[in-house]
Amino acid sequence: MGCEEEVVTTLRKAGQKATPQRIAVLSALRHSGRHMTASELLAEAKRQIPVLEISTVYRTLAAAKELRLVGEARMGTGEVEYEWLGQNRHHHLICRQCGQVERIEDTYLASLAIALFENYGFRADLDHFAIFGICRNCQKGGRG
Amino acid sequence: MGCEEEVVTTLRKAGQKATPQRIAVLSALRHSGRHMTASELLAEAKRQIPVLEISTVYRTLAAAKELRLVGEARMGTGEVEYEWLGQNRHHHLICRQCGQVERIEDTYLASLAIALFENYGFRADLDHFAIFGICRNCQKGGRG
DNA sequence: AGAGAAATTGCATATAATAGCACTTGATGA
DNA sequence: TCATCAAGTGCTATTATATGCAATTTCTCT
Repeated sequence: MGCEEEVVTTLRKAGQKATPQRIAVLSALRHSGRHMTASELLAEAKRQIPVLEISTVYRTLAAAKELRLVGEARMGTGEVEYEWLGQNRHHHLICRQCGQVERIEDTYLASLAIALFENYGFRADLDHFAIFGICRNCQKGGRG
Repeated sequence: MGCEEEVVTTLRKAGQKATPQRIAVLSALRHSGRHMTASELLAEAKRQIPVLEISTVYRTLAAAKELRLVGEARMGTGEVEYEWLGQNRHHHLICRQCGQVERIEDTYLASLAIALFENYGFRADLDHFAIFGICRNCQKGGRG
């Protein structure tokens, strides 16, 4: 599958066990190339591992998060969304009035990271930020 | 009490009902001047309203959040922490290795907000950010 | 002060996420 | 290839948070 190979290698290199459960969950996430919730991942990975438990999904994600393979995005829906942390970091502007979601590239946050490092010596992760506020349209039109 | 007066006024002005429950919860939070969890607020506010329910606390906080009276801080403990949004916004740097928490002032995030407004016309809230990463000490000493 | 509409509460319950524990499995090295 | 052991899994229980609904309360208008 190719996608799986990389997941296995990455896990092993990081000193984690590459169990079928983890492989299924993480390659599902990596393969999708988008945000997915824990229950979406459960459903998807169950196609390969029917006995898979939601608690295993959460533990897999927690472990992968520690290894910085995956990141979380809290988009204001009930559930946390997870994403594979490839090269192209991005963030989201979420309008709390109309709900519109706009994707922004890493530049803005990257310069924040630089400032924090210069001033505090702190290496910030800044994997994904969900930034809430009011979008251009809703500022103009009011209730547009 | 003074603290209560302001909470009542603020609620009414925003078109919300000032119930004893809400007053107790919100003035507890405002009065404390720090982050508090929902269950801490329940315990505190129960001193005035013994029958108070945790669900009412959550709903009160959700309503006040919409009005931008309070903000949330996810500090990486199990529970969300709430804070009264006065003038002095601040943020936190949290070391994911040693757990150290450092408070930073709003400046860094404020300039991010400016950039987002100039480039996207987006008015970002940026009430509180919990920024995870590795602190200066842990970078040097390794396992300091 | 009192009536009525609309919001809020309490209670019960649902959902999301985490944790304990005994059993199983993957990685390691002989 | 097989034994060993730590790590991971399934299952269950628990915690954190959210929601439906009937009864109650606040606010507004008179």
